[in-house]
Amino acid sequence: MAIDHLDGRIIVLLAREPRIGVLEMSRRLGVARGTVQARLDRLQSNGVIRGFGPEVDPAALGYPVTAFATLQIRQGQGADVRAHLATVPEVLELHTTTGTGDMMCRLVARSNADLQRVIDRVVGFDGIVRASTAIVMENPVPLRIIPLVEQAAEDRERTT
Amino acid sequence: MAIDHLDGRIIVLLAREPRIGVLEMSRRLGVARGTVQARLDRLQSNGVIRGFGPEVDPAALGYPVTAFATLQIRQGQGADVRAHLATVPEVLELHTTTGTGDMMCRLVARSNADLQRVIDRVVGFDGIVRASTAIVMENPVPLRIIPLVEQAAEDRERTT
DNA sequence: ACTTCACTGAACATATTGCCCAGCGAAAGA
DNA sequence: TCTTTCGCTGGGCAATATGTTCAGTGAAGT
Repeated sequence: MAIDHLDGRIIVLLAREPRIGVLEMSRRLGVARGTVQARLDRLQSNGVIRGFGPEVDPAALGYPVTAFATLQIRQGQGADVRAHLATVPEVLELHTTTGTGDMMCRLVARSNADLQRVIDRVVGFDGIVRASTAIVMENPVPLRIIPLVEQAAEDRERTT
Repeated sequence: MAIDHLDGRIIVLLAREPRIGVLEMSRRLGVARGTVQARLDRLQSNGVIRGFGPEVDPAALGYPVTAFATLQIRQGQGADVRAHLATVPEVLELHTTTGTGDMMCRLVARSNADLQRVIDRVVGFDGIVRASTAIVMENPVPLRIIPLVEQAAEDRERTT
């Protein structure tokens, strides 16, 4: 569960140069290839590294508009709403949350006008009482994990 | 910019079996290796595929709590707040938005108690007027791209 | 002192990569 | 209609990486 410094360096290296390969990593890190292999296998079976899926940019696919929608759900309709939202391709992720709304989802659309279509489709479902949408203008910090990995690796060092 | 059906199949295949390699892909897709190579190169230089970074699970790193925070910023302090938040490892992403708040960020923490520390650190900065936080309970739809890719590929087919 | 475990460094056969090429067919332009 | 361009095919080549196994070593824990 906890990762040590070498694990951290492996993840960071992998994040910076994803196509790098085990052999080259072992050279860069100054450890034996088998060690990197073993660490990687462990990180993957631990679930720390979920996979190496391609990171696709929705904007480059023609969906440059991103928005976050907060949804209020009619009591007991949660499961149905989930199933409904899972069928909408423009819903990139969905969370159930505490707080003012009951659910929060990330949407993309082809344009601001198209966002209306997407929202209509999202909220055009019986269990959804109300939706409030925030359109993303800028993304100063894109989804990142490296700082957290470094933090986790350092915490581990101090603990050991 | 627009992707065709073969591009879509390449991305989906890559998303399902990330470690697959060009040769095996060409076999699965029934096209020549050079074609897959060329398509992949094009998708990457187009920016459709940003990279193949490892997907790290914060929970497995010891950060099982996720939250979304909506921030209200003092006029003209946007840049400073951005820089501040970029230094906090637990801030996984940050967006500026329209709507009730001015910014929206995704946070992780080691526990609900630890979330308080993270939030204190996030809002402990002059330019931030107010923060409202929604803790994530479930994640019925984890960040996904395949449905959108398929949608984009189909749209392209119909256009052609 | 003994056992366990992770890491090293090496070996091997096999598979994949990056690169080249000539040929082909369809679409686009003259 | 003719010609050029472009993407795809299918093949070959050397270089490299992979998966796997092995024995040896040192450190940590019992």
